[in-house]
Amino acid sequence: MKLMVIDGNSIVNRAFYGVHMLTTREGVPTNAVFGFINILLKLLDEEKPDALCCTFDLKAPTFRHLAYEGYKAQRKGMPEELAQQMPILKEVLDAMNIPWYELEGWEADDLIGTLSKLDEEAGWETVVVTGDKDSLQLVDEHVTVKLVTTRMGQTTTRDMTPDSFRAEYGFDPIHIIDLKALMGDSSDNIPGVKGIGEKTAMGLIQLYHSIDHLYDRMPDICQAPDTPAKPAVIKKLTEGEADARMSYDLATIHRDVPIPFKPEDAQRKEPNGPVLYELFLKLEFAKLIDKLGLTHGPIGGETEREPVFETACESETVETRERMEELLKRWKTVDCVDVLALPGLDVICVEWEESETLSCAALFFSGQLDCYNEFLTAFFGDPSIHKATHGLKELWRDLLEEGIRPAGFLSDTQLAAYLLAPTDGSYDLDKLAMTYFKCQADPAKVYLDPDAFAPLADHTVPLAALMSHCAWIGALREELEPRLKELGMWELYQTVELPLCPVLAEMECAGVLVDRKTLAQFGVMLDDQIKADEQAIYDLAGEKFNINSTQQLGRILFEKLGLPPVKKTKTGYSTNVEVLEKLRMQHPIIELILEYRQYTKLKSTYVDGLGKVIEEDGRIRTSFQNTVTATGRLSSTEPNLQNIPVRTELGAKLRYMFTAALGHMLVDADYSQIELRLLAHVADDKAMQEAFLSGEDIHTATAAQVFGVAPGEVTHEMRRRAKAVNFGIVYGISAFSLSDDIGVSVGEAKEYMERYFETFSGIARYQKEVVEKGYENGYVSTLLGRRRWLPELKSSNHNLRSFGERVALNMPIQGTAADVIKLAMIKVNDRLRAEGLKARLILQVHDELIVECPEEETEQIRALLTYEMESAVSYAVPLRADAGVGKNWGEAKN
DNA sequence: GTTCTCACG
DNA sequence: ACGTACGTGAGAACT
Repeated sequence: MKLMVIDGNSIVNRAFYGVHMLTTREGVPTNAVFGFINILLKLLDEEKPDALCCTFDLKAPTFRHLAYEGYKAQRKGMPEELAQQMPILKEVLDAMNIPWYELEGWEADDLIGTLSKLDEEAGWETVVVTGDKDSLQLVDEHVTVKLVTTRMGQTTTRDMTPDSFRAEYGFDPIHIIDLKALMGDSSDNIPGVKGIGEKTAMGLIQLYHSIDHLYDRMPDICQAPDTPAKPAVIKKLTEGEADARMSYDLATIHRDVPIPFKPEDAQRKEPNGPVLYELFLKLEFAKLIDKLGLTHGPIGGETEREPVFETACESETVETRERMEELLKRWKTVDCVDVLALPGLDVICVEWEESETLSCAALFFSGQLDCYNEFLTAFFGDPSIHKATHGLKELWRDLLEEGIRPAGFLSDTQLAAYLLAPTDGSYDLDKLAMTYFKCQADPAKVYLDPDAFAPLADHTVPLAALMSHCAWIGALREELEPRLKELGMWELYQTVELPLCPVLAEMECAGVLVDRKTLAQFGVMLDDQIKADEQAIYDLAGEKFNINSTQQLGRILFEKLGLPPVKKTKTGYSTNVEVLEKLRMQHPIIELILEYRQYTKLKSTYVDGLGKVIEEDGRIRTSFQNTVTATGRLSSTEPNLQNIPVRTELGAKLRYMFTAALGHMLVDADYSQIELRLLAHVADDKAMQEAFLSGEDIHTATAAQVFGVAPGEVTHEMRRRAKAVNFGIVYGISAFSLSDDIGVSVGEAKEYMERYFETFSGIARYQKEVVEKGYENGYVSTLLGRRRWLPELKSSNHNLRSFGERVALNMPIQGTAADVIKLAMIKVNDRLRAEGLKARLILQVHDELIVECPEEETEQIRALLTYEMESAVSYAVPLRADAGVGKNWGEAKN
């Protein structure tokens, strides 16, 4: 029989620091609890113990430490956000029926020691789980210690048995006490012998095993001809004997704590499902509820269940034109109907509030209504039927593909949820039901799954999900939209995000024409180069290996060829460009690998990747995501058309393969330095504003200011450095990173920054303010009111806090730029429509817009695009957009 | 599914 | 004493 004892404090600590910041909607931190549960589940799965319990420290100083008067209760208290989570964790353990122990005056270690001893006496095996090496002294034939390490949310464990311990330390586990008696342990306030560190202590214990033995043999040691202990060490040992003896006692884990315990007490029991369910709902652990298959109990707890169905609900499938027309008429008179459509538009669910106590749902199936297409047009195209949906852009695109011009959409709960919490990542309706109503809804994938409706017999299940989710849209609309108003994001939502949906849908439908033939030729050329490089690399390496495998490449470069490993990753050697650049001169293979990397990247990601998604009409249709980024930017997926190469000559060739259709041209316009211009405005920095107004190249102008020379005297190097500082400023600079970037010392980088902030004092003032406001408010925002919450600033972890500060510096700038180009897109699209032009917006790359137009519209479009981009907003520094025209993207950009 | 690398702004 | 720029997405290898 096996008992697992978990060192609660140690594991929860690791979870706290290892799992990224996580809070509930109300801001209660939950990351440590979440991490703890995950580690626990993993351990249970691995070890399958018969019994399980957990131990905790109480804060008060313990008997062991009170015996040592030097103890000043100086152990650092745990950070506030962790302390808050302790009672929650204990509640979770209770719900899981896992006993836990804590005892005034005793450390968790002493409890663990005692439990394992009692366990052993009962004839059981014990596995102690801890991240703390102190417990290693408990290791014996019946006690194993599982050492846990956590980083980046990943936990790894290492089993310590008497054998593995001896292999690592060279003495028996029990003598770790003797080791500590000599070397001390600052984290545990054990003084040890003054002047004896880890190395010396290890050597001594490996030789003499115990301090008793060591001091007994002291006279011999002194006289031994080849004594390992130098006279200085002997002196320290002799003078420090009392310290050593006392430290020995301090380091010894007590195994006789007065606690009644039988391993049977901790025998595994099923968790209390309903209680755990309620708890996890409160903590918003949707994944864990899923994983453990939890459901609410027969009697609901405090949590609401499906409040949507508290009103009566009638549903019907619409099969006749008469009923359809009746409903369309009715809907014109209700405030808002909620719509959920399956991708492909074969099933539509519409719900509305018929009266205060009755809500109704109508289902439309393409196969069950003769005039289905008429319905689509009459319903979605009617501006007097006010509609709300979840994921407007997708729906709009589906409708455009059916030839319908949608109208009358007032709300998109997905967009609203995104604006309220742009870092949440995904906004499926079931997840939102959980976060805003603490309700567990069916997973959205049951009806989004392409073959969810395939087997006719199973219709009932996804339909129920579809209808309940449609009802969630209504509930969420009423919950989220007032919040948007309160937080000052209503206008952003109404005038930017919602109107952008049709623009994006149209862009997605338009797609971009790609020259398939040239792309294929390019691929063949790359293949030849790749083959040649491959062979040359194998020759130089003296063997064949997978060059794409960082592991194998690392082995070849740093072990076989003996090159110096510049940097490590957590799993091995780093082999990225920066590292390889540094090794360039040391071996001819490096050059080839860099070349190989470039070729294979272009081949696999672009030639092959794009080739696969060219549609029959020769065009590629990306998907612009408008609910993904933390700053308000768009992103582009399947494929990503926002990262087509441009920086290298070879890669840029790809841009010449994105072409205009026959008789058409591409017009490309990009904002010049939009982020710095916005910064100059937001910070109200007169010097920076002046620099822009002077019309001088901004990096040259800043170089002139910072280095105190005339613009004409700015050297290449000065400009390069000023440019790096300008970039750094936008990202939330640190001297260290700047020095790394431009290759000067940290001190010199610091000097540049100081000079920069002296010159641009407005920016210095603004940066200080924005960080302060971030701390004060818990969020930062763009000029148009878009927000990003910064829970990181509440962290006690320095790195996380610093990250939060950099984000506070960056988001308002990057985000405002994103807002501005979104506005420009809407204006451009409106004008294209209003003026009856055939031109179509086809791509957006953050600060760049690309329009495809008939040749005869080219000049008009160039002017229109430039004008609308430059006048999207009017700030203290004018915005500038440079436009170009060409038969393809490559030409248009030059 | 995570890690590394690299493409873009 | 620590570990650093901000924001993305995709392919390949490995677990």
